[in-house]
Amino acid sequence: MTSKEPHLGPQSFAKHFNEALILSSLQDGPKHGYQLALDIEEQSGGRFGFKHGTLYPILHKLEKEGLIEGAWSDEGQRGKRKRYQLTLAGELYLNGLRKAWRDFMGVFSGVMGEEVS
Amino acid sequence: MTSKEPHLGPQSFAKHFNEALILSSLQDGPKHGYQLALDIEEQSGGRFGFKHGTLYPILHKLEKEGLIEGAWSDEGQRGKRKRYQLTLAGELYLNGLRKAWRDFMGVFSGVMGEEVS
DNA sequence: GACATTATGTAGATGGTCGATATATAGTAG
DNA sequence: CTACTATATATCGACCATCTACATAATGTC
Repeated sequence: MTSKEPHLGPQSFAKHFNEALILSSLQDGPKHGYQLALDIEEQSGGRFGFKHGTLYPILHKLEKEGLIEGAWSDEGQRGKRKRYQLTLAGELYLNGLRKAWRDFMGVFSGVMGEEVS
Repeated sequence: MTSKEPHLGPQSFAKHFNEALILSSLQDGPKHGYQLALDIEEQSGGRFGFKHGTLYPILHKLEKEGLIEGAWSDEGQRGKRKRYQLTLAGELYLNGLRKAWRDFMGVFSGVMGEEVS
């Protein structure tokens, strides 16, 4: 087994939360970091925002782990953009994250005394 | 334009997540810290567990903030238990947390590409 | 007596996020 | 033409919550 199953605890909550947002946004298509942050902020109605100091380290880590793949677009002088796209491993990992989050939210809602419809 | 809503970062959610578990568990009735951790672990099917190094500092902080109230039960020699119970402020705060959590799950599920029924 | 369980507590290490700072280009306001 | 804003990526130190480990103390048990 090569896949690392993300099991969400209180600790990894924030970490996997940001990972999930990024990977999920990349599923719509390859895009560069700056665009990614803008998209997520827009889709969340301004509630989830990425600071640069948070976003880029995560992207580098995800790339190192082989979940995303980055490529510099060399469009003349203007090109200083790195396009990221999901790898196959990244998609599998994202599926695991989605499942973990559904489970997590269900359990948490249960403990909080609210039924999940 | 909408009013300046405190847009909660991932960190504050992780923080409020533990608070919410504790406060919600105390709503079932006053109990001491050790019991609290056991209850939450049981109710979550073993998924959420509190380490003592995490639990007690949070309890102390919640008490200092007036959200819970602790009292040492002086049951002879055996009594080395501190019973905590929700204050009125704590219940109000918990209601706010529940609302914030519902909102959070809705927005997050939306960004993750899953509809909330 | 040694050990496990219940019960609370603190200190140092770890690790992720935030704010600030840096670079570089392009467009616009003055 | 200078200043400022926006786009775009990147790093570093500060902050802070959690984790691991250690410490205390009483009770029950082998």
